Amino acid sequence: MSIVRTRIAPSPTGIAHIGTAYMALFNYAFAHKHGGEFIVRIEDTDRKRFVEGAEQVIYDALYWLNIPHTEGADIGGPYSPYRQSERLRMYTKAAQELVDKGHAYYCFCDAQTLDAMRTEQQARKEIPRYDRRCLHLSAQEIERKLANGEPHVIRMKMPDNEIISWNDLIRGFVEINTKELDDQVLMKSDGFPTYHLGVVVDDHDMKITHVIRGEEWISSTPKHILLYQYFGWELPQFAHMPLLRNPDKTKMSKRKNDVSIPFYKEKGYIADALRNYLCLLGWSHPQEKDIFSLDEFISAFTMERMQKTGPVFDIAKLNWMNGKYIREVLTMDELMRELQSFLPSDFPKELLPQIVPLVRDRLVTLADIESLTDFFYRNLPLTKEALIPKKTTVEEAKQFLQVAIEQLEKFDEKDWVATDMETAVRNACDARGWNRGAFFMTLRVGVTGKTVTPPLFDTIQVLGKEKTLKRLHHAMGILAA
RNA sequence: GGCCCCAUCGUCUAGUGGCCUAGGACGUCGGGUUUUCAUCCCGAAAAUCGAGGGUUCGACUCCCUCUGGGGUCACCA
Repeated sequence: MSIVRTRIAPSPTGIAHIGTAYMALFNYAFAHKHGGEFIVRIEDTDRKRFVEGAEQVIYDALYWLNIPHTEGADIGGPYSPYRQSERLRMYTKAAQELVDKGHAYYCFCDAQTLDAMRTEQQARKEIPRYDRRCLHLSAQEIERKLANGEPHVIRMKMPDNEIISWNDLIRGFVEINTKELDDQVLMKSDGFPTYHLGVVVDDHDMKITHVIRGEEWISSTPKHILLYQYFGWELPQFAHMPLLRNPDKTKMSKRKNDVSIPFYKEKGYIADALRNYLCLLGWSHPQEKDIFSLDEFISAFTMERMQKTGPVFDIAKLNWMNGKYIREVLTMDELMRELQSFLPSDFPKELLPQIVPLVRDRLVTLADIESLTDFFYRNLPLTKEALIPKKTTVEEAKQFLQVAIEQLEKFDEKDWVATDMETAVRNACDARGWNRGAFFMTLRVGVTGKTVTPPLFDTIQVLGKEKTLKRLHHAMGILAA
């Protein structure tokens, strides 16, 4: 039994797509489950869509998500190169072999010719398909055209009526008749292979044992199987994963969803939370757990538990998952480390260990840190109305502040402890028979400038005596104005 | 449209012929804790298991048809 080897084969056409991460995650898990290798191959054969730097964005995204590969275009490996643009010779050789064996043929039709042909076919309500006009070119004619340097592609000669089947690890038995298939272009006129040739040649060369990819590839799998047969190569196992969906159930797309992995990183999602969430799409833990580590995923993972239906990517559940990771999975140290890149420049870093515990349960994303803590280091604008809760008069509000100030002033810096101050202030409030809600709200707004804050006295403790009293006096001034 | 894939609460899912008067999670709603918000705790609503036929003593589970959704039909992957 050979070593399990899986791969993802992204195209560097722009963003690092969440769907790529999804495929990577399951390929990675399957490989590691079986003690195998997970590799990243770059399929950059479409020079029109090639985007400079896109490749690195993909690696960065995968490393961020902690889905590392052991072989790839960035780190090399025993089957280098891992970039298709650097493997052109192999495709040329393979295509030539197919031509020699009669499984492929030269085609000199240009784009206009093919367009016209398709238009006609559609007008006749036929399925658009190459009509094989170049298949019947004589050997001499082909030779002459090639000698003339005429642009050409190499097409696969599909069998007319052959049933191709395979046992999909996720779908089970699947069969497709070759009569449904077109004479697929294998080599483009620019000398680059199409996906179909490239993927088969490379997966074979790189000894890929399990092709785990999106459902969108099901209908072209017969082409690949045929190619393996023509080359006389051993077939890999195929597993076609469900496709991530938009809320309207269509294939997850940029238009209807945030599909860029860096987007989630920048928005303050925890890599492991996103990973954990992705695990739950199309797969479920045998014990119905929601929260589990990557390692646990690997050991619990089996293809049998894969769902065939495309799951909708639900940001609401991701948000819950992220909050869950922030408050329960990450240690305080880990959280503070994750928070670093989300702290505004005026954030007092030395206070981080005191501030974070106060807002931990309130963070949904790491980026929430600023809006949740700004009053610690910024004097927020105060209005008179904000200081006066419902059913409270200006005079009462003033008294609230006056009493709070009196109480707090009794505490020295060294006795500036939340619980003690709270007791004293609350007692003062109760002694006067005031409504606690109103009283504390005025106090809260006076101290922070906000109606929603962490526990008031913990906040006051972190703020310190000087700042707290200064703000309360300022609030007093506003009420007096 | 042809072909292919799929079909359990709004969403993610459990369920592999009887344990299901269908379980969990998110979200929603209500309640509790609380000086705010959040957390936490408790509870509720929420799927006649897409529909109709079979098979079976018995179907969410097996088969067929229909319907619905998705994918794919490029010198893009």
